[in-house]
Amino acid sequence: MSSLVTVLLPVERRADRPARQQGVRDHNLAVVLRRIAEAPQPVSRADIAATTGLTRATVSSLVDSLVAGGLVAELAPEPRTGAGRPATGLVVAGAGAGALGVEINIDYVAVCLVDLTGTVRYRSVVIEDQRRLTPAQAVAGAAELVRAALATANLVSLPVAGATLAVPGLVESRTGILRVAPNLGWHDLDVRALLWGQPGLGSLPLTIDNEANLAALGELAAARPDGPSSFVYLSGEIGVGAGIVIDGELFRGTHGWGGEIGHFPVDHAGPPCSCGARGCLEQVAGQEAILRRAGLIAPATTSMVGQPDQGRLLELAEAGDPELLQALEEAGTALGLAVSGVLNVVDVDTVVLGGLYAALGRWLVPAVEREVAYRVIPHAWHPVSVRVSSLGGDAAIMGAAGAVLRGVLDNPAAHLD
Amino acid sequence: MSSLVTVLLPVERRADRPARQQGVRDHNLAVVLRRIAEAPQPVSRADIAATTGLTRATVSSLVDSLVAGGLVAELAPEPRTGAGRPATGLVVAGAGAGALGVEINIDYVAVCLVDLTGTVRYRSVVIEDQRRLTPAQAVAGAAELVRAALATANLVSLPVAGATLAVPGLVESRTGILRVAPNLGWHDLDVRALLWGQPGLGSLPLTIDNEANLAALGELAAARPDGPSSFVYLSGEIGVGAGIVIDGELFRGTHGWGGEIGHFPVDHAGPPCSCGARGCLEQVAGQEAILRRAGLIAPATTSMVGQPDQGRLLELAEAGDPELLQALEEAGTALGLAVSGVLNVVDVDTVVLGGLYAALGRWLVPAVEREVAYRVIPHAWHPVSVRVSSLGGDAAIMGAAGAVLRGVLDNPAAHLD
DNA sequence: GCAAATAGTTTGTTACTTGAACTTATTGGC
DNA sequence: GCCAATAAGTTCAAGTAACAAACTATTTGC
Repeated sequence: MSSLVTVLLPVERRADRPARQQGVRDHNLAVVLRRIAEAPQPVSRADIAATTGLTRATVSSLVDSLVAGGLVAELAPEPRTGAGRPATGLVVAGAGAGALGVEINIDYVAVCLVDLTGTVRYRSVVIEDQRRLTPAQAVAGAAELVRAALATANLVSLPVAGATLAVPGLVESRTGILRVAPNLGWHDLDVRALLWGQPGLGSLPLTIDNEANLAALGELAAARPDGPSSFVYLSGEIGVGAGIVIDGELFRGTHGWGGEIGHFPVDHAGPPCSCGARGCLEQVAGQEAILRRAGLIAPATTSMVGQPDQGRLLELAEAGDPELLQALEEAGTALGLAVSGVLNVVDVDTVVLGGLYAALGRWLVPAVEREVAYRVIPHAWHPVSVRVSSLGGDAAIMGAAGAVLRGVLDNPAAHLD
Repeated sequence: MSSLVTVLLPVERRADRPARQQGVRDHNLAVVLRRIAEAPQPVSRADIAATTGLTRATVSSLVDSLVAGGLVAELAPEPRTGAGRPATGLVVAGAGAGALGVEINIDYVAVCLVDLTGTVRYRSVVIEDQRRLTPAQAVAGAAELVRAALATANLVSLPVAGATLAVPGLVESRTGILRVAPNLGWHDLDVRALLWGQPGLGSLPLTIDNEANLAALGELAAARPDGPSSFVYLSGEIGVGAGIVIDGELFRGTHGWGGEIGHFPVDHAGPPCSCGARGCLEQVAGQEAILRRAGLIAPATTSMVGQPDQGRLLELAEAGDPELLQALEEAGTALGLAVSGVLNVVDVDTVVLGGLYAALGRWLVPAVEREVAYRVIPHAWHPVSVRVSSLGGDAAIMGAAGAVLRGVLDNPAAHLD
């Protein structure tokens, strides 16, 4: 029964808890493991000692524990350049731990199994409109995929450290309850408990979080080690969400609902929104809004979401459909306006367009860049860069699995037994 | 030469630095001192042991160090109720350390000396328009006040742990450089170095930060222990700024410029702003904008800022001047719109109106509450409360001094020698 | 073949928390 | 008035983890 908080913040780093001797070692295990994980090349014990400031003796002892626990592997000593005894290379042992990323979204359910090195060992997606199912049915479908992934992990003897579930809605981080997923029509549901209740999943450490947050984490991991460690990830799907990453940490706010950008006011005279206000970003830059403005769906109907629509959108944009290009120009401008407000508040200077926006990046980026350039106050000193996500539709499940793996890397002591 | 970072983050809590034995004790010293500081009543060693989980032996040892270092004082054992040896009460020793809060603002310079218990030992304000002075002159004026405060500290044998300087502009947290203070007309100035260069101040550990950020910290300390630990503090002066506090920590963003709310777009058809956009919050809810809309100053002129204007504003509002009330209504609505955007992004559910807005709270709060109620998405689950700051004009210097004291409380080991 | 260089291990030391026994100081029953 | 009960605080041996320095292992270069 792993609580959300435990995963997010290792015990020994909390300011109000006393420190113990054991905590020192736990912390240093994490320091050493992180060096090994972040290095592009295999590193030696001596390297680690030099870069961390720990003595070689201590590093040796810590590395021994990590090797014994299966989280680190030693490579055969390779011939070195220069004099001296050759170093034994240390790498993260992929087989040491695995994690599941699970996503229940509007029109698909997906699962992936990733090992400690970040290699995807298994991946499975079922395209099906979840709005037509009850929550119980949707969760049962997800459980089916999870069991298949667990079976695969079992087959290759990969111990699964846990799973994270991504959902398109507001998840209360203290309780894990999904307060509302407007586009699924779900509210006040303990989806995590529901998934836990499925046969075979009761003992799986399970965390739940918002899809945009996890996609942002996925982007963070994918961009390592050269990518930015602070950025705002814009998740464009039916709804519009943002995940804010600052210094490599997801910014959650007090309840875990940080980055609610969908209802940013972009146009006072704009169309009314379900939230009660007018001209919310979602009404201008959401997928349906773009389709509607481009005359591709009738004003009152709901789009058939998913790949078909996104594909059609792309085709028409490629073909240069003037109405669509105009709609994209307006969407990009609105996005730029909204994200400028966010950047001014959270003081970040990279924007990553994800989901649908990544696919439409070619047409959106210029408008976003233009708005950002004169609206973001710090831009003059720290120019804002606007880029496109490299992960595509897998960002959320990759981030979800990555969040679990990160928990292992941040607190390896908990996984040594 | 205390770096900004050192003050903000104790060494042993950084994730990439190795932990040492010494760090355990340093951390536990902080844990114990915090218990003593946060308790409303004097606590005993046994109390601390029970609440922290440390053993009585350890607590005794730690407390001894703190008493020896002058940070904690023992009270005469008071007659207890019930059997057993009476407890020796422990309290934070006010005389253990003091800190200076310094503020250079548009129309005044202020300094305060606060001891470890939060008691103001000395306070001094000089009202003078700083825009007419060169930066060097303004800093020399501030140095004069600082020397007087240091002399007072010396007189009462209060060791000064450091000072924090509050300025109305963007301070780059890595370097401490004031990038721009629009209303002072200053830019790219190392004000901290300037102040350090003044006679008698060279050895004073000095930090610099934005005025709204520090005012927010002041509000946080003043509201303790029952007040909210997460809120957005709106600083209404000539400019409009915000300080964001989340779980008792100031949110700074990547460069320390978090909370730039003054240029939040509130009205696309609004008046042009110096930043190049139209309808920025500052153009509707800044002090000059309110005065202008109420017909109290001519459209093109600059107001004579400061107490005189704020007093006049209050008088007229009390008198029910219809034009002013209309301007305040519009300002409150704009504020509510802007702060709603901020709340949605940073997920906080308390707003504190400070500075001029605190004085005008009676007329602004209803409009802000109205906007927030339907624009903030989490409002339905976690209702947003809008309150008024209790600190008035001293918020920034109190927060500035408090930031230094907090550094002592968070890392007492550094102050024991 | 031997010195220099670099990697990794061994061993005794030091710093800190722990746990249990011990001392101190008070209340309350007899 | 005495003594058991109770609670606060101290002392001290034990355990754990990092450290420093000496030591072993393995290579290059002359």
